[in-house]
Amino acid sequence: MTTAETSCAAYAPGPLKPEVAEALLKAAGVRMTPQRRAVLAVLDGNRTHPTAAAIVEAVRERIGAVSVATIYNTLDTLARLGLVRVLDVMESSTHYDPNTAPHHHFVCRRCHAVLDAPPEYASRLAGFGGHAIEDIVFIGTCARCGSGTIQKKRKS
Amino acid sequence: MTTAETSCAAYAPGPLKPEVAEALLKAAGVRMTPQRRAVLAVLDGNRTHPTAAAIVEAVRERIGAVSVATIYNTLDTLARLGLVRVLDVMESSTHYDPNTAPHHHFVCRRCHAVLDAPPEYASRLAGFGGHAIEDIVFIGTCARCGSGTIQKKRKS
DNA sequence: TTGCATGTTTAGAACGATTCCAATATAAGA
DNA sequence: TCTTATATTGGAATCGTTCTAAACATGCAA
Repeated sequence: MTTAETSCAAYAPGPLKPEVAEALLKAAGVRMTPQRRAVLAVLDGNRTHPTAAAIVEAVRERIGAVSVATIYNTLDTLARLGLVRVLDVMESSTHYDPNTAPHHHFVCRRCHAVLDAPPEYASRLAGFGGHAIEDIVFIGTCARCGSGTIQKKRKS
Repeated sequence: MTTAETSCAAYAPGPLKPEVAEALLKAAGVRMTPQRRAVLAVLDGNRTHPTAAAIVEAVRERIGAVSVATIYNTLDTLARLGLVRVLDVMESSTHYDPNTAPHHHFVCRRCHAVLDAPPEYASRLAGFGGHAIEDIVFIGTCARCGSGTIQKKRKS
């Protein structure tokens, strides 16, 4: 995993502390296994926003062999329980924009539409911590999907 | 392709107008081919932020068979010339964050680090056009990479 | 403590997006 | 027209992720 310490930490020790997590899992009728314990341990206090591959590697250092399927399953479970946030934008496909004028984008979590953000959002935010912001992607639920009418989704 | 009309259009008819584009390509020593012409035609004025697959489909409707490799090559070329913007965040890997407290993220284009944005960025922006914003991803060059010292990249 | 039903793990196959490759074809300047 | 650098092509290869069916283990109940 690429070591990347965070400078600006909006970090609060979440509900992944072993004991707390175990209680939550139990309450949700989810069984505790060595693999899950290891994933929880790897994530607890982790500020590096690891990928699944990085988690697999870290878990293997801890308990030896694990199947990547298990890691994905566990991460899905934790995400479903609200214990981890999944950071995935663009739904695994790159999109192309012929409009090269500076502007930002909005991505709908439900229908996966990519929309232009209005121009006034262009220069509203400066960088922070010495990081230069070039683009901004807003993620959420678009008006169509949010209004409860038509909505199309992919995957399950 | 998912039809998704934009409500907020920050759209300016860019340099993809056939004549203009051809001149630019020629100036860059890039040959004009039927395939490239078709890609340009598909993108010109296109506000749907299509994926490569959608572009392949549209180009096929126009000129018949094309290899997907050609589409990717062409898109790379156009991107290199600054004629299209590539919208890809997260570098094709999902990242996981155990910190479930509301906060946003910064992704470095160079080293692909994912950093937390400071809390004051959390509620600075409201939705627009009826779209509900749930998360924001800032993309740019992080302090370490920007300062011209260490910097690691993947891919070419 | 043991038994057991159900939830989990696993390896590997399958998948979708993208890139790579080597062979063939073609744009466009001389 | 000839030449040659540049493009296109199909298919194989790669990467991240999901699926599948079989083997396994957790934890409640007896």
